[in-house]
Amino acid sequence: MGRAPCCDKNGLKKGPWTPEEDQKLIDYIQRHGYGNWRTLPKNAGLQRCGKSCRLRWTNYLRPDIKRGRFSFEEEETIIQLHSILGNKWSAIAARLPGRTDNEIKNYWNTHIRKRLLRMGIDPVTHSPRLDLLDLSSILNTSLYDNSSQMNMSRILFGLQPLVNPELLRLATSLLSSHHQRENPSFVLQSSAEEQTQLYNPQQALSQIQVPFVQHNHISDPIQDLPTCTPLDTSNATFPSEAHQLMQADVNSFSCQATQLNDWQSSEMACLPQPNFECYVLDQSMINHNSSDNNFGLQSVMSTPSSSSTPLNSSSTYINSSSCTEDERESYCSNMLKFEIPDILDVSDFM
DNA sequence: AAAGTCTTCAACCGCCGGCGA
DNA sequence: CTCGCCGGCGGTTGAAGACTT
Repeated sequence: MGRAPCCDKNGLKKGPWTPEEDQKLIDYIQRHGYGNWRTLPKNAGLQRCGKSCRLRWTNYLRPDIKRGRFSFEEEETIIQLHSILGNKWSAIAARLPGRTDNEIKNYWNTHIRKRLLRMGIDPVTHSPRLDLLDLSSILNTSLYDNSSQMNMSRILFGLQPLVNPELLRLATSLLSSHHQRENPSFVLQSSAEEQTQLYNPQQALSQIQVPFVQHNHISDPIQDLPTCTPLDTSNATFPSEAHQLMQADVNSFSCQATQLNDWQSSEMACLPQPNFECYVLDQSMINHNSSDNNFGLQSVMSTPSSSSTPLNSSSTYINSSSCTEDERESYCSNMLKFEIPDILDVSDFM
């Protein structure tokens, strides 16, 4: 049974609040507290509807509101909670002290959502938009068409935040070496059934894998980490550099590959599976030099993500206190592991 | 410098559920 | 059980500022 908008009647004021109105509202609430929003504006001498007063108070005037830019940890928490709760802004806000649902909603829509989209991640499902990640046609076109090599380089450059720079560099060099030497061993096969035979730059890019997080499904991220059969390279034609690099990477984690499409079904492909969470990380998090930087897979998987993660690995390094938007975007590929911090009790949403 | 475009975010709108009469 | 009030929520809007051409 719908109701007429409360502000339609009595010619109540709408729009931005003036400092005088703010002060009236603050003074009144400090003296009498808030409660009956219906009668509050009249008692406070405001030409506003109660709803407008409540909104102004809860979203702006409340003394415990934390203003200013969202911290890195807050942003991380928002993404994690959104993956579980969806657009339940009030529930998310309840776990971010000092932040309002409106603020979080705005921040999501103006920052995080766009960033996820740029990364090829569906902000609704938190799963990769594979339609955007099917790079085979782009790569094929690029390999066969010299004029598009510049565009390919731009694409690879744009993937930097997502992919290990070493692998990107490799993909780029492979690309250029093909054009320089016309080495047939690097040629991507255009037909689907041939795509998995040779070293495929797309496989190098297949690490652009972001978590599938099933709503209403929380489980042990380590246990749910898909396993991947170590690559059998005996029949593959690899450049030695690529082989070593990929071998090291593949051996760093395991992934269970089932129900994959043609190119995905190659032994290296580790795409997330639809029925369980897949925590696939930027290669920097699976760094085989993890003993040096204390940031290997295990440490990532076992460290509450809201803690001060040592982000000083070779390819991803964020000073969370003063990072740029781009750095956040870069780190986003890492932090999208959706591990729920211990401090967050989500059991009541299950 | 001016015009056009984009981004941000405070505020509004409509709907819903809880609750009391 | 129904009705009306109220608080709360999520989606949307639009003014203002920032940025680009």
